[in-house]
Amino acid sequence: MIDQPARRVGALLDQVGRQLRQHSMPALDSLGMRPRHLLTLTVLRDRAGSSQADLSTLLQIDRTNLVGLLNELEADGLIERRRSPEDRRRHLVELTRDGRELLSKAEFALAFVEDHVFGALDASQRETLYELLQLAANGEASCSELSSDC
Amino acid sequence: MIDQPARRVGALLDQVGRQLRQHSMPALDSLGMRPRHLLTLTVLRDRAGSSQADLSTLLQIDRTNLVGLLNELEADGLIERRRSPEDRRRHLVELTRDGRELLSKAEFALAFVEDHVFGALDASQRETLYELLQLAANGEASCSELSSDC
DNA sequence: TATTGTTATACTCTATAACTATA
DNA sequence: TATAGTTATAGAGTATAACAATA
Repeated sequence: MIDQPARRVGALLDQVGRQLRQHSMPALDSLGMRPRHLLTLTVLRDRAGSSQADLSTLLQIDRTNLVGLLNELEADGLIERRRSPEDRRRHLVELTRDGRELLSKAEFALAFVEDHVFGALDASQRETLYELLQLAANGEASCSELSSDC
Repeated sequence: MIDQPARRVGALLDQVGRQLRQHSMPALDSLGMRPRHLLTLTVLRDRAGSSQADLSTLLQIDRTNLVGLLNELEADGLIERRRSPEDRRRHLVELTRDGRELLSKAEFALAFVEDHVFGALDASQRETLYELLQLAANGEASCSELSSDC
């Protein structure tokens, strides 16, 4: 054996992510959303009141591109921006009621897509996958934001 | 409790995938690669001799965009295209020796990136994550290619 | 007629630099 | 001076239509 190839999770993550996005498109289109809209609403539900800078690192979307994205969501009445009283430079972003409702609709529709893409996994395997990804996501998020011990 | 939100794996997969890609950029740049190059080489190692149409569905890259991507890889001597004797419409694609070597280098460099992004997971958890993603990827791949019972 | 690879092209996503306002 | 948000713009990624060669 010449080479023990590294088990690169990245390549697999890429592949599955692409399949997921591909199959999600029709459902999202019918709701007038693109993938980044959905991702943003999803993260905002857990992290309501984040500043745009916080969102930028959470979503891994450049703050300069985030502006236009939030403009679209705000124009559709899905989110709200308000100035922070403590630091008037900041915009605190929150989901509106309409935003929550649309997010629910999207998740309902996408449940079927995930059932298809993750058809080879049983319920407990999917649960495990979810928990492992959450671990990774939270571990990273806590790095870039407040703490600097990474 | 009004709403039991679906545990959407997709959003997490998106987030972690973005973080991974973000942190991988510098390492890939120094090797003159972009993410899609790496993905393509990685998949080609397992599926040598795939046609471009096969690759298109495996990579979830439109066949029309795949052309230019393969042109770049071929110009760099990383892959080879040859006509299939059985069906002269097809190009069978394979890694060259240089392609394998560059892939190894990239994987070595990216191992450190993955160590960072998946720092919150121990060795056995990463192994589990890898296996679950592989299950999902292979389950989907076997759908779109040969069998049609999905 | 259908499929494989290809080109051209428009559209979306992403990254860089410079500006305004607050701190 | 540094940071949050914004604008403008160039580059990379993606999707659609049309074509030549082969089946």
